[in-house]
Amino acid sequence: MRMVTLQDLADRLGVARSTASRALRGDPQISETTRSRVRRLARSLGYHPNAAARALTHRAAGAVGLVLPRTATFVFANPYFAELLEGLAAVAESVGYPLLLSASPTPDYELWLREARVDGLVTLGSSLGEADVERLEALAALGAAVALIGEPVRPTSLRVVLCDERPGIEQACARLAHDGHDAVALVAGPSQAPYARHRSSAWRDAGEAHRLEFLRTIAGDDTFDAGREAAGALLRSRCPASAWLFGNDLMAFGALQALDEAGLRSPDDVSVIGFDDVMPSALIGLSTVHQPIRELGSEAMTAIAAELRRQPHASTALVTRFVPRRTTAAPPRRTPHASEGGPIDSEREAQAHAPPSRSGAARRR
Amino acid sequence: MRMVTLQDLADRLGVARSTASRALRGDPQISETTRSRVRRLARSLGYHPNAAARALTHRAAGAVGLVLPRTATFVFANPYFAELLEGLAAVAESVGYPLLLSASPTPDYELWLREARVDGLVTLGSSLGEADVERLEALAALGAAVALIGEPVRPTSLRVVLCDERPGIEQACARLAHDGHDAVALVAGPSQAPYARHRSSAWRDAGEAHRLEFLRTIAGDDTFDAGREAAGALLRSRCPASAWLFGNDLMAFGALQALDEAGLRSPDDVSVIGFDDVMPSALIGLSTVHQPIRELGSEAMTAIAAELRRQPHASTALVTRFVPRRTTAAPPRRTPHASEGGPIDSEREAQAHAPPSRSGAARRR
DNA sequence: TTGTAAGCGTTATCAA
DNA sequence: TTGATAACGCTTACAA
Repeated sequence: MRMVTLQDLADRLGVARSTASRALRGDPQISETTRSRVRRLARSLGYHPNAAARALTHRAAGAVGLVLPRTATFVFANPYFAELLEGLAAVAESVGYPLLLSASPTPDYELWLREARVDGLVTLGSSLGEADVERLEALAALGAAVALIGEPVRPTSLRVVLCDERPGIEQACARLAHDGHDAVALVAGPSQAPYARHRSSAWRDAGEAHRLEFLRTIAGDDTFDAGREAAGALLRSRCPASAWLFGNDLMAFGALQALDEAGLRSPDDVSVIGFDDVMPSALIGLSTVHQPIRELGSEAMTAIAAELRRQPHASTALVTRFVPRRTTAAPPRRTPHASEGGPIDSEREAQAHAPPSRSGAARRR
Repeated sequence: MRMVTLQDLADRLGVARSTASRALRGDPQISETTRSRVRRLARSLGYHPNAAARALTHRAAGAVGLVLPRTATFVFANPYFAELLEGLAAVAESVGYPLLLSASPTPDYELWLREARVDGLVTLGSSLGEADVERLEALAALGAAVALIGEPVRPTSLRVVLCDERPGIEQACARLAHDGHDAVALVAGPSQAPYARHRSSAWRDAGEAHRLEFLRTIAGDDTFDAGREAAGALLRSRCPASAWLFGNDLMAFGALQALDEAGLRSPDDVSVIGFDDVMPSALIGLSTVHQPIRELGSEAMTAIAAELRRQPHASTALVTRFVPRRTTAAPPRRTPHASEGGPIDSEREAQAHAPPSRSGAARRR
């Protein structure tokens, strides 16, 4: 696929290609006449400088990579990533760095950097192993601009973009306590993942500060199905928690589905609180801790662009906040015969396996 | 950011860089000893061939661009794009072509191709003007691999990936008719856009074949808000349609929201049918016409990869199908005093502006 | 004001 | 089996 080259322009005009090059980039030493001649021809021929050639001479690719260490399916099934991408892509566009996208559960974080395909890299801190961090630090020392979204396993000199999860979690717990809840269950993210552990301890700390008892903690893998299963387990074990807290919205969605399938609903039977506040949460009215996901993305990209251009960059502080919607309310009143089993009495429990016949039924198909 | 080069390897081993190059790529004319020496060193130094240099000699960038002619915000607020990306990214990953992503309402479709930043391009056929199509055809003639998702304004020699919308629409209309509906409203996409016109006429053709009367057609811009506003207009005008058909799911979501705000619900008051079947639709139980969005993406990318590798490629046929969920049912029975105004009687209408007090109220916060 | 030439890192041709 | 050398298209001293 041969495109128009500088040499082509030069030949047609009878000038040297260096002259053509200078003319196009507005070198003041070029006469007005040749400048306009070159520019006119370039335009009419649809000339654009070859990116590879420029990369070679400039020793810079002029592009930034985004490595999402998950399968494409996982990534795009989770609106979290879509919103992250939104922040990233918008800034990438405005600063003129094409964004290279990779989604693979076994990514080679360094490859694009080593091939000089990109000058900078954005990835998720939480997915990096010790060795990954170390190798990326080495590349950063060589001049690569690396930004991590979320903290990695260990402290690092790499730029880390994160958001304070505690305020929103604190607000959520305060609200639950105020509404009269005193016993909750936590459906957390993968227990090996530091980010999930941080988030869980944030829930615990805030909850305990508000005298919420954690009756049960279940580790999920952040997927819809994990949430549905965790909810199923809670229902089956008749866990008397009056509120369920989640490590992310997607799992909360799964739990709502499980409730629905069991003929129950939130907040009538249990209050449900998610984390992230992805778009569908607003649609279905999930109460959740809002995380400024887009901003995480735009902050990361802005930081990278600034670093590549050797411009100063002041990072902005990002915080979460609780967004109460319709899945939180005061805990269900415990009628005498139901109090032992918590919010789920035996009659309702039976519905989980039989065709639903009560309130839930009206809402299903 | 200087990386390890072939010359570095050659120097350290006292061989010519052409030898090193051949050794790395497994040229059979290289002795086993030098081959392994070079390879070992390359590995230990973390050598990877410079992508720009390769692109220059191969006259191929080894990357594919995805141009989404919308703002990043629009793109990622619409799960349709997330799913399209899922299909594209998965194949891009597996065939080893990095994907460059652009989201801009005023894209330069040709730029990346002219800069030789990518060898192929995927974009939305429906957003291209006549001139765009023409210019892309010219580039394709020069060897660029271009695939359009959805049909452009006019017939083209470019590869077009699409899916037959009629079967699903036909099934949906059949179902409505079977359930006893006879009057519907259509909330279509932008009336200038050919794809939206095609879809609308598909709805009309199928609807009329099933004796559904189209009482009203409203053009929206495919956003959540457009759907909400269209629904508001239908409610205000007391359009007696017993089912609303939409150009996409996002608008249907907006309509459900509007219904909810008015203290009404689907399907009790109106049946609602979307188009696309994006992920949240399953979550909220929207009846919709399923479009294999991921497959549209993977088909496009597969076709491009095949073309770039000069391999044969048989395109697969994609079709839609109707997915009935909980927003479709038989039309509401018309009680004598309500029959004139259709499904919305005046008492309910009043609720749209006053705090809801009936069934709707119980479902909101 | 413009032209010449070297170099960016790789591959491929032609000798040796 | 290996080594020089010439591209690929662009930028940038250095000359003219």
